[in-house]
Amino acid sequence: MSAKTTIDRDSYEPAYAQLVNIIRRQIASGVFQPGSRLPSEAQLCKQYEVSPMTVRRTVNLLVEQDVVSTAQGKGTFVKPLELGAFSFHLQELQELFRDRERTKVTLREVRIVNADDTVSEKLDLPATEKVIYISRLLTRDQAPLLYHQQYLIYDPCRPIVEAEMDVTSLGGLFTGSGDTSFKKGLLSIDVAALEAHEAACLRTDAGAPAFRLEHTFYDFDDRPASWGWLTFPGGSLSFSARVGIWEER
Amino acid sequence: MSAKTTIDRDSYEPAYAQLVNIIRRQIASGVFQPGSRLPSEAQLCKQYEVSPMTVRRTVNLLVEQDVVSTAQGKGTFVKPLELGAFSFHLQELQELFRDRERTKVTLREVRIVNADDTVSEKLDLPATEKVIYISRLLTRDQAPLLYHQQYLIYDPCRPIVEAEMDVTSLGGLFTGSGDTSFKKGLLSIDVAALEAHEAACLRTDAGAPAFRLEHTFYDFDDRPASWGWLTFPGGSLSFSARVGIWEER
DNA sequence: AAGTGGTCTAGACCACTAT
DNA sequence: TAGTGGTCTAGACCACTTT
Repeated sequence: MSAKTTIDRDSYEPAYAQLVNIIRRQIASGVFQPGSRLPSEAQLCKQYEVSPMTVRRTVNLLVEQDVVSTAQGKGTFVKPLELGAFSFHLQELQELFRDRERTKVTLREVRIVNADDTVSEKLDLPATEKVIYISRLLTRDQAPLLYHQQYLIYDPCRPIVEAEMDVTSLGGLFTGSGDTSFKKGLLSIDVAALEAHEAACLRTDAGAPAFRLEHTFYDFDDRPASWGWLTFPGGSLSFSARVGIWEER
Repeated sequence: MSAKTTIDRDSYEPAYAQLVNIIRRQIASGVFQPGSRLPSEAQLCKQYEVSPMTVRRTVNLLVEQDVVSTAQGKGTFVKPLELGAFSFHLQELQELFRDRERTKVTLREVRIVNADDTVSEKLDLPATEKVIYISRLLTRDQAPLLYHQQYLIYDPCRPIVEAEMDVTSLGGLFTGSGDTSFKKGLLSIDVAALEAHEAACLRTDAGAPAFRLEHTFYDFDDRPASWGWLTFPGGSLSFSARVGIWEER
């Protein structure tokens, strides 16, 4: 019945990972209470018959997992549950793009337009410069789910443009299959009421609450090359996070 | 002009961290293109005059940062930008709670109520069991920002209840100052239109789009002890994430 | 002075991939 | 077989905190 408390040298699971799980389990079961001190690293070395570097790596991982915190000269302490460092992974969004059978991306509109003030600012362009506007609709089982609008710098020299014109390239960013030549991106998420034309696309009511995931991508010269946003109504997708100590990973 | 390309042994910055920055800078400036292979770990050892473990740690960090990926027997490769693994940190929310001068939490209501079907299910209780309902309002510079509603298991034996009754305990979860005895928590974020009484509290219009951050906390026996949600209108707070290679951290 | 975490060495051995 | 990443050792030295 009692869980494993020694390190199996024949296991495929490396020693540091086994030790992480042993200690996590001890914390989860109350052997080590929140706020209390863990055995010193030297003690852990002796107890589990591993080298200092292995214990070190274990402790580092526990720190990364927000399970413990270390204080030089003092010790390693079990962290109480806090929401400070948690993060939302948009895994539902990723899974959506991964499922190529049910999920389809269709191009709705491509136009060359004059950048308005907002677009000029976001793409760091002179006013009234020409830019490319693209709008796409993502459907799941023929039902509209997600609306994407994007402005791209209009420059025939840049291969980015053609890559982005591809209807499937949207998903590439999420699944990692795309070999985009962006260096970095800035994302922010907010809520907004659906505008009339968005609602029409998504077959919902105007004014319905929706997520708005804005993105700006930069090329390797640190110039903004793309600005746009994903719009999707609430309820269709939601984002979750787990904090504290969960047994399963 | 040219950036540092050697490791300063007298620096307070550890060797592995310096090497991480050197390689990040090289990737950012195009020395190593996305998809291309990094020098082997043995080569990096020679070039920067560090031990294999130090290079190993460097590579591990770059992998964690989603900058490179490793393949045993093949090499280490620069990752193209992908949104697959990014996460939103709710730092704005944390900062809000940290600023005790401008941010105040006030208790609006505490009641003992009979759990309805939803609450019973969420807290894993028999129907019509008594539970504690708490609602709090968080204001910033006297302006209402955030509305919190929560159901707690009613059990005088549990010290959790008293701790949670404290008006300031809400912030404790976010800033880490609170010594809560929860083991783990499940969070999810969605959008919803403000209900009338929420809108009234927040001095906004009913139907306005708002974030809804739902939380369930579990005690050390893995029983749900608290279920509730934060409501805050869009625009007041937004969450951001950075992906790819940024110079500043 | 003793104990703690933090960094680092200079190798060893293993598993995997290419040739 | 040679090269690659992945794990691990058994120490060393340092900075910090406590006694």
